[in-house]
Amino acid sequence: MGVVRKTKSVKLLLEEFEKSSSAISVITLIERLDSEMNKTTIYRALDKLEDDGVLHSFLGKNGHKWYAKCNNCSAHHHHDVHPHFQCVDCGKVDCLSETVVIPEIPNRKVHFSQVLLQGTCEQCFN
Amino acid sequence: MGVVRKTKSVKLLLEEFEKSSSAISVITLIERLDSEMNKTTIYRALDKLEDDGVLHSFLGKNGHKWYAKCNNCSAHHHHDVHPHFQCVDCGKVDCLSETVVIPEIPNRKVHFSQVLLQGTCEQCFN
DNA sequence: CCTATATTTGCAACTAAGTTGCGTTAGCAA
DNA sequence: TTGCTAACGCAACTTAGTTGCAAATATAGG
Ligand SMILES: [Zn+2]
Ligand SMILES: [Zn+2]
Ligand SMILES: [Zn+2]
Ligand SMILES: [Zn+2]
Repeated sequence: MGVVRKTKSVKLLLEEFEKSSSAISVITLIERLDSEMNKTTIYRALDKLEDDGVLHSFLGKNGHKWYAKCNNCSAHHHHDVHPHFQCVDCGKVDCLSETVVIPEIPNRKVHFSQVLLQGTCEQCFN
Repeated sequence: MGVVRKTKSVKLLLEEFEKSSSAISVITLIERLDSEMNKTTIYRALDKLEDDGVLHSFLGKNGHKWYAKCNNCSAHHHHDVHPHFQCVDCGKVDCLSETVVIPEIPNRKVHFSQVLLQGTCEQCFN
């Protein structure tokens, strides 16, 4: 169904994603926007923004949910499948443009793939 | 520190993994062994078995923890990194022997990769 | 601008995976 | 058999995410 109203909550959430291109965890959004809106609102708005192809979600290293801006997705068709990189040092997560090739798996049909890389980012390299 | 005693709990857990080669979620283990042992015991024993290189763990599609037998791992050195396949139909999860090649990522050092494939397994294909 | 209506929100209560602290039990080696 | 210590059970806790409902608000139509 997606977002049908441009509410204050939706605007504030999208502003957060405009500030930087990195992904943001739901936990972080709840912390940052604590005084602006309820966590239930955050969960529901993110859900709808994903439906609309504005954001996409994935799970970070603890199984917690993260969101990031989509590049070329439309509603109900997230064709922007790419790996994500989480820095084990600073915790930052980014979408990668590199392609990970999934081999053919005998006797199985692969519909989705989810690749999370963990390591050290440029800032934390020293 | 790993397992140092062969307790009844450890034996019962390992029996579950001998029954089939598929991975088992912690949730399933807690259900199955409910009358045999406490869930805290299950969490702690699995943790130690992973330390010892007997089992390895990963996160399924909901971010819930799964365990499977290791093939060639030793304590503190899980070199058996491979993709996992979860059937979206029956929920079963298997370790795959296929190799997923992770490309070089500029400005980042990848230490660990985690690949979860979702799709339809052989049994659910019809 | 005003009103009707459906969407969105806040709140409080809930669910469920995983963790912690502590007193008791039980492997195992001497 | 005994003693030490790892492992266990239990209950209470933590926390990410969900649900139901009444109140608020965006938006279209008049
Ligand atoms: Zn970093
Ligand atoms: Zn992404
Ligand atoms: Zn299946
Ligand atoms: Zn595996």
